[in-house]
Amino acid sequence: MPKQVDHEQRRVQIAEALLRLTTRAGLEGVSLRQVAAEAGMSMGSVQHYFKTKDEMLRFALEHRHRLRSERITAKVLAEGPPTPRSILRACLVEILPRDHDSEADFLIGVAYFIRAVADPAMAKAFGEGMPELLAFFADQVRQAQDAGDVPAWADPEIEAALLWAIADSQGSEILMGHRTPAEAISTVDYYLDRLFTP
Amino acid sequence: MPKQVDHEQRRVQIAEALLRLTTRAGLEGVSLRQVAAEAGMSMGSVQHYFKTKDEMLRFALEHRHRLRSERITAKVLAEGPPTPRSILRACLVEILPRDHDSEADFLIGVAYFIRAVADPAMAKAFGEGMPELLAFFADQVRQAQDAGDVPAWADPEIEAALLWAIADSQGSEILMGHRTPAEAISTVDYYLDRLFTP
DNA sequence: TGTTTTACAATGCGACCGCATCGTAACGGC
DNA sequence: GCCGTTACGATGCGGTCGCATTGTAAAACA
Repeated sequence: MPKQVDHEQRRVQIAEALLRLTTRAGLEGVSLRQVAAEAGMSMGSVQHYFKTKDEMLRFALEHRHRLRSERITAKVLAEGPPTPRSILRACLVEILPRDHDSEADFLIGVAYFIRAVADPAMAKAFGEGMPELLAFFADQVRQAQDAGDVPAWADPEIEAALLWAIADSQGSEILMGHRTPAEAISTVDYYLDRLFTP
Repeated sequence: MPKQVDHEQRRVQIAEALLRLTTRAGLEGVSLRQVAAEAGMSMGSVQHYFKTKDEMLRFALEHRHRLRSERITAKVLAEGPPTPRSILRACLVEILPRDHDSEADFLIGVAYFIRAVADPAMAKAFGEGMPELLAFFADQVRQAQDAGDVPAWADPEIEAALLWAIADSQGSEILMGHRTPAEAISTVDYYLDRLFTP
């Protein structure tokens, strides 16, 4: 059987086992042995596909980023005729932990954030997608301005940061049990109402 | 020498050693042995004052909360004649990691947040101060409304959540190196400018 | 067919972990 | 002066960690 193994598929399989475990105890609380068990293989096998734990962590991070991007773009495209406002709302809501899956995804983001704080290499990998997302948000705001739906005095870059801030922080509050998803979404809408005033 | 030892002082001493270490590797990366070494005492001594690691963590969390509250109220009171706006701004700026100390404090908050996500008991202790802070923010907004500085249509509770969101999220962005403290503060001012329009 | 490479399993190593235990020295109360 | 309690240091235990090493079977290649 050896030799015809699809390395990428195996790595993805391991990465998803890791991500599943991460939602329970964070990155530091996950061991190679646990990942191997969760993925249904031996520890030697995991070692075969990832030389170090750190390499595995980085691969899983990239994998998650891919999944997340796909999910968000799919959500946006599914929203019928997309307007800047509906696009932004879809993105923000998608980020919030509304159900088990999105909560898991949010937790993974938190776990990697923690890791990134202490590990500069991880910080680089973790922060890579961020400017891109903010630029996308800013662009949507700009388009809305051109259409006259957002006041001209709004600063698209700062607005993008504020929009992200709301989703990010409200997500944490939901995790802490201080807010319900519905409350968080209405907070998002509250802000969008204010931003989108001609 | 025994018997006349000030237990509370010893516990604070240990807690501060723990907090110092926490800024480097997070809560999970800190061991009893390290804490003892950092506090300049033996591990047995630490065990004497805290039966379990978890108890130590919880005490340190409360200690930090006390320090933080004192620091913020001191800052607010030092601001000459306090207006709701200046109070809110002082609070938000105080939360942001602007220098080494405030960065350390922010990191400690993050570390406890992580812990709280996985540990319900810690979540309770961690989240205790939150509603209180939000209520304080909301009250400031309400006062500004009464004075005619904030539009009547603003919702104080949601505004409080938004203000916290900005500080929280911008703080993370600073840690990740995506924003400078100055940029984050100008984002805060941008939002306050918008909120405080008669 | 013989050789090399790949895929995986098993085991071991040294380090570290939280926690329990034990010994001991210094005080306060009788 | 004795005794009980308190403060603390030292050591050890069982467990887990990441990682390295070794063994073995199966396919690819010659």
